[in-house]
Amino acid sequence: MARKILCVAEKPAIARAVATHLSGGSFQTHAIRGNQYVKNYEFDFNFGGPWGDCSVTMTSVIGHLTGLDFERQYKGWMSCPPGSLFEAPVQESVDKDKLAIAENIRNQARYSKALFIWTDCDREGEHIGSEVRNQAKAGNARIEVKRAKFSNTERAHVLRAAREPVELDEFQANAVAARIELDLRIGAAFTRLQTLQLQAVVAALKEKVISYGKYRSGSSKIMTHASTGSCQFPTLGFVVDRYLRVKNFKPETFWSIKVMHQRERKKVNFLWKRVHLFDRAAVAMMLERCLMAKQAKVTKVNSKPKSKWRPLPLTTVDLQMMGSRFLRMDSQTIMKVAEALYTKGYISYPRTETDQFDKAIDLKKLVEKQYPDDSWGQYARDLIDGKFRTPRSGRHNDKAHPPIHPVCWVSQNQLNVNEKKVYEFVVRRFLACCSEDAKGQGTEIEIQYGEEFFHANGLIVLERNYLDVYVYDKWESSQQLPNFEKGEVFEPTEANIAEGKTTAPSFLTEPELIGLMDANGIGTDATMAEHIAKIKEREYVVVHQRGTGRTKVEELIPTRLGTALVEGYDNIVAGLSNSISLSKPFLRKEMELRMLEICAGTKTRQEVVQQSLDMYREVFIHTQRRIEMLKAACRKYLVE
DNA sequence: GCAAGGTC
Repeated sequence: MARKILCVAEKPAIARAVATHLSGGSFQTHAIRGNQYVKNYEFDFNFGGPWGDCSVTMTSVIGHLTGLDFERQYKGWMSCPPGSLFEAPVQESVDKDKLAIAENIRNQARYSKALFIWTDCDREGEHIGSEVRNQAKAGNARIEVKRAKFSNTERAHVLRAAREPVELDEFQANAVAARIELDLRIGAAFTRLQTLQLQAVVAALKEKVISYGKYRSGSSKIMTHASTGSCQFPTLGFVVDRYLRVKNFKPETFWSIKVMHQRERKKVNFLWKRVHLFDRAAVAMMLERCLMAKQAKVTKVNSKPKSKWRPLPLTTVDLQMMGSRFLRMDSQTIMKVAEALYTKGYISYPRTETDQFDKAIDLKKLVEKQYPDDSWGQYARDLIDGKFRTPRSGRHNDKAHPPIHPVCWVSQNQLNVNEKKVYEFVVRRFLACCSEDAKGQGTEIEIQYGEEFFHANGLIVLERNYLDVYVYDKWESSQQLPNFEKGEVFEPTEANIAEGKTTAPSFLTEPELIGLMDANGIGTDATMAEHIAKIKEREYVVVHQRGTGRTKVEELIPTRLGTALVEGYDNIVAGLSNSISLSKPFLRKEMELRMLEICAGTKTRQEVVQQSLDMYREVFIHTQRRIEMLKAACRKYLVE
């Protein structure tokens, strides 16, 4: 009788996709008792090597199986001082709504020789894999455990993953376990402390709109507790920081000298090398000297090739930033759509930090797959006919996933509106990566006029190359400059003094915020968008629209509550010697670095949990001691 | 009633 192998994916859609490929399309589907989404797919497959022909059950979980919580006596908000949550005993248990799924795995494991884990190949996937393994071992202690490594659900890739399994990465699973414990303890301690304390303030202001309710309900119930998630707060901090810079901005007047010369019916504007100065009298005097000199002299005529570089291979953060900018979708929507495209097998795994392609990937083959497309098929053919270039390599590599790229072509009418946009972006970006840089000729003319130097720049785009497919980048020829000879002398047509004002920075936009979060290690590429959604949901920030139509920009503005919380916490920690702030990202970044140490094997899970708790406990005690400052800030902003 | 991370 054939050996039986149990395969478990992270989500039902992947289980189905993998089952389809391994079985060649013929499998039996069985519902499981107690869950309507998870199915067991049964079929035969030859794994090769020591495994050979096997009868396979492919099933899935739905994300994490287990959750961590405090033991019963610590669950009530009044049961203990919030600070004791740093030490209170915690326990892991299978979530209520996952019991049937866990049972299914135990049952299936009982008759299986081996377990193949098919969770997503990232840190969380490794942890989910360990949860699956624990259930399987509970059903069959002797089951052998393997892990399939894959980054997309294209057929050949899946077959190879099945035949070349690796081991589960315990380090990564442990890193996630550490994160889970820290997030629970720190989040619960701060949230309880702050909510219980601020309720007193808010109760005194019951006329105000701050209502208390559930935030996860999705209903129109308005916000709830002020919480101090170690991701939400730094995220809010960025928004408030920018807001205050805008609000406190005082415009300054500056002056500059503008020189214009007309030749060959073309007007050339020369820009001042000093750009501008804040002293009108000084500028006026300099202009006077120019005019006295009458003649300007051409000191430099430079004509040199210029190029505009093709983009780097696509990462998640870049997808979200570019998406917000060009596709007019918020980052959360983009990720949902990208996830759907990945599940259907059209693009590779959309959560990646890697901006360099591995040499082993056959890029040309991927380009060829785009031949059938009406819009960019011809471009793809031109690449293969000689224009193909190896993509640039960025500096990031998460060692888990390739940059986001299309794995096969899909006809537009198989996709909905948003899917079309994101798929098109991924394809165009990929083709652009495999193209030549755009080439042009740049001209720079420098003149000396009196004591001052001025310059004019011109550009002629000669070869558009990647720009032809990557319609999101703009690089246009400027008006052509008339001829100037080095050393020639002429009298400029006009020279004036021009006045301007420094302008305030604009409020933070979502793509900017994502960039800041990424640079500071707030959240994962998968969750940044959710954190932003959450601080909106909790009414720490609101979205304002500036402009209309094509120039429409959505800006993030903190609410009074948001501002109050950040100011309150900033005041609280202002006295701390090393001045760590909850609204600043350092703590979270520190934690992320420690998780990486677990992954590298240089620190244990226990060490990291202890160190991080010590660090946060210090901030907590300090907050408790100076809680009056937080209340004061709330009074200040929430009372008229 | 707390977190952040998976996914339906």
